[in-house]
Amino acid sequence: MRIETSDFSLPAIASSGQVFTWQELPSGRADARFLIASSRHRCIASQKGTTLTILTPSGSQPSASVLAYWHHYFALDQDYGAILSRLPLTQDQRQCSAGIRVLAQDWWDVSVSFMISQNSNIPRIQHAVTSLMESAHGLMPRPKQLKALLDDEEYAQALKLGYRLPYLRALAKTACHWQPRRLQDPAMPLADEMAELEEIPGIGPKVASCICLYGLGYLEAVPRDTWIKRAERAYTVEWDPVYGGIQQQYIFAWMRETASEL
DNA sequence: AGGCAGGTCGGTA
DNA sequence: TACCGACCTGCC
Repeated sequence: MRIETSDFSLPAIASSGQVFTWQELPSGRADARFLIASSRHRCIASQKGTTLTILTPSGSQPSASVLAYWHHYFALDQDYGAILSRLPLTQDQRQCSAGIRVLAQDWWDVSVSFMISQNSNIPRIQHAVTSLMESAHGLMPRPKQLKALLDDEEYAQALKLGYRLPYLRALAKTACHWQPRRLQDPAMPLADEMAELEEIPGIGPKVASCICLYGLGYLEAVPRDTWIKRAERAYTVEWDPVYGGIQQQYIFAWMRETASEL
């Protein structure tokens, strides 16, 4: 199925650091193709110009309901033209982050990915997430499944999670009988959701805000990593009360691009 | 060889 | 409340 897009770039999103469940597929031409996993769904997405193509993993046409899932996932139900014009961004910042959208990811996928991400680096995070997904048919193992996998000491050690391993075990155990409040109550305030997430060992303010922004649809949540903290020290940043998280994604891309100048 | 990488925790002032 | 060092691991 082909979809006409604007303010949308698959490669830009892939390298934006918000998602670790994409796998780039070899492609003869310039248009990159990705095998994408989210919750229990997978698809193949490719883009040529402004045209986005979504297929099932086997290359067939997706059904209407499956398509609706990915439409929301890719944030195509958001008016980025309007959001972009609302955010206070410089020309430079717009350019560096052109086509980046904040995906509507699965909260569990995000929780596992960013629990692993703490004090680590992107290649290493990517490796660990990929390893986990290879153990579950290309999907992020669900809580019970992850718990079982990590109970295998040999398997767990091979992931090289270091001191994050007990955190991930605790998370899997907790998530067997718990989920974020917003899934039941869309009106749940961000601060309350954050506070509850931060009770889980290994989840601090940074990881909690990533879960809220990327996995729970709180577009006002602003994850503060080293890059954003650097930006806040060097400049005065006013975070948008509604779309601060999207703004953060743009500032993040711009900071990484221009880091050598600071 | 020491420092750092998309943090968090527990201990101090 | 705010700051500090330790922490698994891999790579420069």
